[in-house]
Amino acid sequence: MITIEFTILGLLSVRPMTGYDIKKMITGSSVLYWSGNNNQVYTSLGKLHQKEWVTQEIELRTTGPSRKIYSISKKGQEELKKTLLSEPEFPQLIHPFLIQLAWADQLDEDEISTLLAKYEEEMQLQVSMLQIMAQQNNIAPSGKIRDSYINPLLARTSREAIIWTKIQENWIAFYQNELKWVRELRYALNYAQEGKEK
Amino acid sequence: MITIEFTILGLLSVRPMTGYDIKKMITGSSVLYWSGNNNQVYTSLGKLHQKEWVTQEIELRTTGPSRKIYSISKKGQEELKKTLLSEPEFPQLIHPFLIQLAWADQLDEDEISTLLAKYEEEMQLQVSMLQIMAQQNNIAPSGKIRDSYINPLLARTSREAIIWTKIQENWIAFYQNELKWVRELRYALNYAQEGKEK
DNA sequence: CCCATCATGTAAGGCGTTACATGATTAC
DNA sequence: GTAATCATGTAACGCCTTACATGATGGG
Repeated sequence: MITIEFTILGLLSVRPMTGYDIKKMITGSSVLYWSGNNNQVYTSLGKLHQKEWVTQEIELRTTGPSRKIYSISKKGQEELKKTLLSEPEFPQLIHPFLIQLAWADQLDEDEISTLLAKYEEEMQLQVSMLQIMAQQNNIAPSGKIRDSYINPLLARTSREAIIWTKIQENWIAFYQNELKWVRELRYALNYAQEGKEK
Repeated sequence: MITIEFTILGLLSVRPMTGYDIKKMITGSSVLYWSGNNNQVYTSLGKLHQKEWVTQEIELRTTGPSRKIYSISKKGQEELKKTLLSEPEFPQLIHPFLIQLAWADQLDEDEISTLLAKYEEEMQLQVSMLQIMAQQNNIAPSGKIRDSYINPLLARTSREAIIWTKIQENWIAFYQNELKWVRELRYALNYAQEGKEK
């Protein structure tokens, strides 16, 4: 099962990190669908440390609070691989808007139209944002490569680059699909209404 | 916000039902993404009853346990409409397989291929199942119309039929999209491997 | 005769979220 | 100077899930 512990282990398999780094990675990624709140990240790291799947190196700094840098252990590597080979889980789509729409026939044309317009706008925005990020190939304005996980530019092998690119594409395709769908729905409803008016 | 209480209210707006009926509807629908477990359904109905958004009619039966038939009240109708007009929420995709893939470069070609094949198979199955259900227009083998919610054949207006059809289509399109994506990924990985071998 | 379905409810626990708590540094 | 970022942790709470608990009916 893909848990947050597995996710942390995966992140640490790329490079050692602090809890704070991991938290940022999770918060900044929509694929890593947890909130990245402190409680979960720090307690998970504690559990991983107890199980000796990660090692901890405390960096005492004169400046600022001391940092705990976590690395994946050999045991952790084995566990990671075990999970990598486990049966694929299937996506779970939480789509409240569909539930809202299910009883929207109680609303009038304008009210439904407004709802759908808002939804279309937001999906369009998501597509645009994700496309821009993908086109820039995750290069931040400064020219510095952004250190989000699954940045194809940071991939260690060409195969990893293919996979990471496809993961990004999956996300884009999802929103494009939603956009197409809401446009079709708006068209179908408009067409039905015009038919009535004539 | 689209809560399970709203969902129950919506279901009751179509026709009065028992807790058991509602439970079945939720369990049987992937759009209604809760598990439909007793605890949530019966306690939610209790809360809705306390708030007087639903009314309860106890049917004492000589045969079997007594049933509580819930109906939506006027107050409930108002609350339902209020939520129908609230800002659309955006879909949240829980996609553990993408996380699993993110570090799959540690596996060899065959291992990744097996994983992807399993995923493709399952997505294909989902698409087929949903398409058959949609083609049969939710008519059960007996010829009886299946009483799943959002069955377009049970829609009360033509507009509701359009909406319900589109909700089903959204779900199908999602899985078709996943299927297309995993096939592209498999192709890309095979192509890359062949390039290496030459 | 046994299993599935009808029908209602409660208990325990896990996972994840927001909010609380602290404190230094850096950038504007 | 003040807001954001770095950095770590705890507390309280809510939602949702599995499992427990009971008991009748009907079909194979």
